[in-house]
Amino acid sequence: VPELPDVEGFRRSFVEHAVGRAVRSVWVDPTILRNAPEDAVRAALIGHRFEEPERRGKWLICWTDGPAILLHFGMTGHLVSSRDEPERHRWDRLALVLDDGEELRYRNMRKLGGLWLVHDASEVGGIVGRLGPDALRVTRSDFERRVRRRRGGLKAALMDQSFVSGVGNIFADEILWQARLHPRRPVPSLSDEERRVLFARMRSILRRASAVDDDHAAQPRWLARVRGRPDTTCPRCGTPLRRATVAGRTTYWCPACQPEAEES
DNA sequence: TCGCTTGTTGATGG
DNA sequence: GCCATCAACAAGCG
Repeated sequence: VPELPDVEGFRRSFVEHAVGRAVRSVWVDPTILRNAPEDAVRAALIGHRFEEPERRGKWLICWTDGPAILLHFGMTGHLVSSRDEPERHRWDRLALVLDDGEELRYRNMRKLGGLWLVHDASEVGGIVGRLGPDALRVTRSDFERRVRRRRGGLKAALMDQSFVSGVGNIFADEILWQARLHPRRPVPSLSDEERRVLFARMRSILRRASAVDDDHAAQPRWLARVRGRPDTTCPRCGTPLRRATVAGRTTYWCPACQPEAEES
């Protein structure tokens, strides 16, 4: 699930269920703790009240009036409230019992990602690493400046969190398909117009997919709706989609809409 | 049993 | 040095 729009949804869920609430108790699977032992996490959180959380790319930073926890959702993580699901699940890795009697849980089937504890804002950078500007907040001028400086393939650039943060495999394919750009296009080969379209598509796709209750896998004219199906075809022109590994990930594109290089 | 999977990092090789 | 690929992490599914 988790790319930028999904984590944005988790942020909203955290606001709804946890902000303003104090932590009464903590249950945690120690195997998802990445920088502090179980006792330290429990001791740091209990009694503290959650404040407005912050999303940076695919990271969720959950501030309290004391320390913060940083959540990364890997490929299979999400948040679950006890209001929606009274019982804990075997894949729940963290349960925050709040002072309203409800629980907010971090669920992650595979344990990629995890939980980090920080005591103040100065520690965050050392954990999230060198993140580029958030893909939903980056300005057109900053984005285009970065694209002009970038080498290598287009899809690799979009998925590089230090280039822009928040785009993963599914949305990289969606952005490139809607922008009609081949995933292997060398970034330096893009024209001014192509850079402009790339930015516009990235922003509109992420904004739409971040809207409340959006199911991007159900958007009628999106690649996301048809990717993964056998013998799948382009939603725009009906051409059979290509599938190959690009930048290390399974990639879908339309050979008609996204030619390898510009006609010259 | 093998291959595959929406993420990230570090090693490797051209 | 740059860039692309691959293994590893982990767990489930077909």
